Order: sequence, then C-alpha cells, then structure tokens
Amino acid sequence: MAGIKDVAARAGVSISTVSRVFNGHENITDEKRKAVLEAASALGYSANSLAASLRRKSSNVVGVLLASQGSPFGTMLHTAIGNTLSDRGYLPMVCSTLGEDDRQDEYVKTLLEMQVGGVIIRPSGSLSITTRHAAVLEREGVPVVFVESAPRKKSVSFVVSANKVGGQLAIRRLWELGHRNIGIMIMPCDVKYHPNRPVSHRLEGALETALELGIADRIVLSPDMPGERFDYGYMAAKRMLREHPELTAVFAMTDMMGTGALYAARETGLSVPEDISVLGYDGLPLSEMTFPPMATVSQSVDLMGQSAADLLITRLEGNETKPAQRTLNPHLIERESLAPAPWTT
Amino acid sequence: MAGIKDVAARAGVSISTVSRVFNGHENITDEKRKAVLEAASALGYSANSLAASLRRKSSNVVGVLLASQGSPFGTMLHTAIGNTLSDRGYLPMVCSTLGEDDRQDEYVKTLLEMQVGGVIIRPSGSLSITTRHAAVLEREGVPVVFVESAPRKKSVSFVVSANKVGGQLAIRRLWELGHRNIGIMIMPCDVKYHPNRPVSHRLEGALETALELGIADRIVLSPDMPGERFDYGYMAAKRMLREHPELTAVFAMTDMMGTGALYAARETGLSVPEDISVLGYDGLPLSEMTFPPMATVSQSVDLMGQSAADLLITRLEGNETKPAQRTLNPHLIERESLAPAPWTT
DNA sequence: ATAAAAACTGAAAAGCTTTTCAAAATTGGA
DNA sequence: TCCAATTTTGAAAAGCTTTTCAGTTTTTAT
Repeated sequence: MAGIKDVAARAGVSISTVSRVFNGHENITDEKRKAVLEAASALGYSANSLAASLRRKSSNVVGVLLASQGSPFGTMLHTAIGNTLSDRGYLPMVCSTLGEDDRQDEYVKTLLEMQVGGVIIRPSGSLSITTRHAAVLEREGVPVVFVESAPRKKSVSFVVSANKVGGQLAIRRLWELGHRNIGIMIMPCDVKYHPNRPVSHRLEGALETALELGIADRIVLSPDMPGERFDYGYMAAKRMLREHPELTAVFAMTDMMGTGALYAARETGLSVPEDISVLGYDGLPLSEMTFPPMATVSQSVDLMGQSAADLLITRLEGNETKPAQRTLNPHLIERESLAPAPWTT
Repeated sequence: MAGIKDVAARAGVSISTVSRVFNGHENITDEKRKAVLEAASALGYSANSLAASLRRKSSNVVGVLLASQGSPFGTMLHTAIGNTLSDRGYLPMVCSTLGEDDRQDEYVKTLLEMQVGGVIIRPSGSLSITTRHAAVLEREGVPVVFVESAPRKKSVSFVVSANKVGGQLAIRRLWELGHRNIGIMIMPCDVKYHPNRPVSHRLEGALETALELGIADRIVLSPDMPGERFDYGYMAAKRMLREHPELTAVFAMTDMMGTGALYAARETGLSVPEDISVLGYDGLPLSEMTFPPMATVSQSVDLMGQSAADLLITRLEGNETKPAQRTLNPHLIERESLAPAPWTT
C-alpha cells in the first residue's frame, strides 16, 4: 500500500532518492540511505513492479509455455526451468497448454500484453504452429528459447537432447550383450506423422544402428499406441511379447512404456533380466524404483531446463542478440533389467 | 509495439474511444468501432496490461504458491488450479516453493509487488509460517485461499479434503472384509510433529475407527520414513511385513507408499490380494496402473483445485468479502488389491 | 583560496492506460 | 422549430515508477 512517495515524505527526501536507494545506485550519502531504509521498513513499503516495469520498459517475468504437464518428464522440466529462473531473479509465468494450440495462441497474446522479458517454449504437437508463435514473439523483441524439441532453423535458440544418439546407444548396447531379436516400443504415429518429435529421432537412431549391425530385419515394432501412458505401454508390450516369443530384449522409447513392459513381461511368465532385458528412455526417478530397477538412456532433464533458462537469461541480460543452440548428450544408465541374451551365455 | 495511441491516430479518434472499444463499453457508434478495430488489426495492436493494471489498480494475475511440486498429487493439483484460472480469464503465476520457507517469503514479497489480485496457497511444512504470509497478503487487500491443508481458523478461506473421514472409511472397509491385523504405512514423524498435515488426519481417523472396532491393539504402524517416496514405502513395507507375518492387510497413507507395499509384498512371497490386501490413498492415476490395480481412498484432486480457484474468483469478482470454506468428501475406489481376509473365508 | 571537477539531489517528464468531466452531437417531444 | 434529454466523444488527470537534466553541494588540485 505504501509507495515510494510515502517513503520519500517520511524520510524527508525526494522520490528520486528513494528510487535510487532501492535500485542499488551509487552516490547516495549514508545518511539519506539510512533514512530511506528506515522510513521504508516503518511504513511496510512495497514497490509497485507494474509501474516500474512500465517505465523501465522491461519486466523480469518470463513466460514458460509447457505442453503436456501431465507426464513426469514435463513436470521435472518445468521444475528445473522454474527454479533456475527464480534463482536468477526472474519470475516464471507458467502456462500449461495441454497441447491445445488455441490455448497456446491465447497465451502468446497475453504474455505479449504482460510485456514479458522472454519466453521458453516446450513445443506441443504441431511444431509449425509453435514456430509461428515464436516468430511473433521475436518480432516484438521478445527472445524465445525452445526446449526439448525445436525447429531445425539456425535462427532460433534451443536446447535439445541428442535423441538420435540415444537411440543408437541403446541398440548398440543391447547388441553388445548378444541381443539380436529386439522389440522396440514406439509412440503413436511415430516417424511418419511427427518427424520432429524427440521419440522419432530416437527411433531413427535405433533403426539406423540396427541396419548397421545387420539386425534390422529382426527388429519388431510394438503396435501403435494412442499416447505415452503406463497402461498403453503395458498392453502394447503384452501383445508384442505374445506374438514374438523370440524377443530377448525390449527397448522402450520412454520409461513410462518401459515400466509397462516390465509388468507385461512378468505377467507373460518371463523374468527380467534372465529371460528378457528391458531398456527404457528418459532417466526418470521412476526407472530406479521399478522391479527390477530399469536400465535407461538418461537425458539429464535438470540440465536441460537449466540450460534453457541460462540461454534465455544470457540473451536478456547480455547484449548477445544472436540465437544460441545447445545439444545435450544422453547417457546410458546400467541397471539390473539388463543382462546378456539368454542363449548367448 | 503498437499502442493505443497509434491506433487512435490511425483510426482518427481519441485514445479514450479506443480504450472504450477494447473494454467492451457501450455507447460507441458502429462506425467508430469499426474504424478502431480495423486500425488495430492493421497495426498489430497489443495492449499493455502493465499500464492497464497500474491505472485500474488490479490485475488478473493470480499467485499460486505450491509446495513440493515433485509429487504427482502436487502436479495434478497445480494443473487443476491453473486450468480453472485460465479458463476464467485469470493468469496463474505459479511459484514452486519446494518447501523452503525462505523462498516462499521471497515469493510473497514479489507477488505483492506484482499487484496480484489474489493468491492460492498449498502450505508447505510449517503451517504457522504460511499463515503469517497469508495474513500479510490479506492485510494488503489480497484475498488468499488455502488448498489441501489449512489453519483451523474461521477467518481464512480454504478447500480441504475430509482426511479423517478417509481414514475411517479405509479401516472400516478392511474390517468389513474380515481383516483384523492391519498394518498402516505412515509418513515421517506423523501426528506428533505435524498435527495439521493431511496424513495426520488420515491416521487419526484410522486409529479412531480401529479403537471403535476393538482392533486398536492389533494395528501395526510402519517404521518411520523420511518422506513420501516410492522406495521409502517399499523398504518400510518390506520390514513391516517381515516383522509382522500376521498382517492380512496394509493401509498406506499415500498411493506412492501403497505401490511400494505392493512390490514389497510380492518380493516377500505374498500375493495380493490372496495373502494380503493393500489399500492406498489419494486416487492417483498411478493406482490404477499397478499390478494388481490398487484400491484407494480417492480425494478428487481436480475438484479440489477447481474449488480453490472458484472460491478465489468469487472473492475477486463478487463483492463477497467473507472467507468461505469447503470440505470435500473422499470416497473409496474398490479394485483388485482388496479381498476378504484369508483365514476368514 | 579559488577554480574545476566530482558527487549528490530534486523537479519534472515519460511510460501507457483508464476514467472523470465536460463538451459536442444526436435524438425526442412539444 | 426549439429545448431538454440522451448519447457519444475528447481532453486531461491519475496511477507509480524510473530517468534525465539541471542545479547544489562537496571534494580535489593548484
């Protein structure tokens, strides 16, 4: 309630001086500074950041546009971004779009009206729509950073994981363990309809390596699933294992689906890893708590979120105006769900 | 970039007229209205909500202070609150406090400076600190609604679940099924140190009913756990089942812990529900995807979040100034993890 | 001791709206 | 046709800061 004016009056100085004190300017006598500080705390002074941002023509609010807050990965990404931002003095304004493009439309407009300093976007379904949104923002001088998946243009900032490498890593490791008949659990409509989705890149890498190693024709793809959910993974895995008893390993594009596969294997009478190995993807905490603990290709979500925030802040603070890009390398975490192929030992 | 002034110039009207058009005022000739709308879209007009809020002395931003964003329950609550708010034209500004009280301190200050219209708080560890924060906000005229757990004062708005009723429900149902030796999985330091935590109320209800039914002395409490995590639940359940082979049912204060118990039972050689029944609490989607699907006392998290947002909006829009309170009733969802006690049948 | 430089301070403008108030235009009735 | 009532419009103030610019005070150098 009490504003800068009240403090000035009480401290017997001008409002300019009060403003300077709170903005950490030099060149203020200790005497006046003390008077201001005292008056402020006596009155319970609270600045009006609306007015400040209005005048300063920049605010420390950062928009965070997140699709599908539902999954654990999304949550962790959100948390990592949010924490980094608020640690560095920015205020994350999180907008869950739930993959609805019109809602995202709305949000972009609102964020623009709020005069946010920058925006971090985790694209939802349609990358092209998101790209257009980003263009609108950038045109108005609001820097945008994509995270997790991004258009392949040199003109945008992004932080992504090397999903293709992850897919390669996975298949190669299974091959080293002697596995030749590998089932891959895929997400809906994979490569064909979603050429830019992270999972598509994973699959691409996996298939490429399979081809290289000469086991491409023995790869089995899981039936199509309507979405990334535990139970879908479970059902898909069950069907796949029933129809393809020759499989000795399953590579799931997602820890969620991997967990489903774990259950399915057990119910099918196969023990993990003696009869069949299971390898997930994401490195969620969840994967460590399954039975048995599940090996997984980990993409460091914390680092990803942090990097995205970093990139944005650099553009916000520095005079750096060029878009920057960063690709993080996934790594394989070995756990008990992985073992040499049964008929190799 | 283009402001109200530019639109006015281009449309050949005064800025007041433009403002009125965009604020849905009556008494504007169709002619001028059309001119304004045309000019606006030609210029790509975007309002400056900072200036608007400053002048109007109210903003449509609502602060959402959430502790422990980590758990699925927190995420779902967050999503429900956020969606309701943005559906109704408000902008949620989510602040994850991770249970750190000093961070929350910081956020309250910032939200106040941002001139938010209201705040929804899911309290973290210390209810007293949170209560003080709420008092500060209310004193400045910012309405506050507590969600999930709240101080017992008549003077604050809140939405909570009848946790005590849930605990009673659980024990009574297990008793009906013939169970007498029931293990209860509790959270850290339960009732003693956290008299207001939801789980404490659950335990209170459970123990009360046990006493009523004359089985209080056969209740076994799990070892203390450092937190609500799957693996803690797993370890605690394992130890409890080993030390108390007489148990025929486990009531877990949380679906997370319940899932851990499910694994533990299986590893101990007990099959669910033939040898032992398991009942969780929360009604998370997770509980439906365990093996076997786990019965649970469901508190409707969506409704909870929505109600909290509703309560706040009512105070924001209506002239309603009195705090309102709402208690939601949990209900038991029967699933395969529940069966009559083995030596009863 | 004095001029020049540096440090500090305050008045006022600017940032973009909303809103009040009064003026202008329109309508209706007699 | 003219007056009163009503509707529509615009000028200007207000909301709270930050920042510029100029003025005042202090310091430094000669």
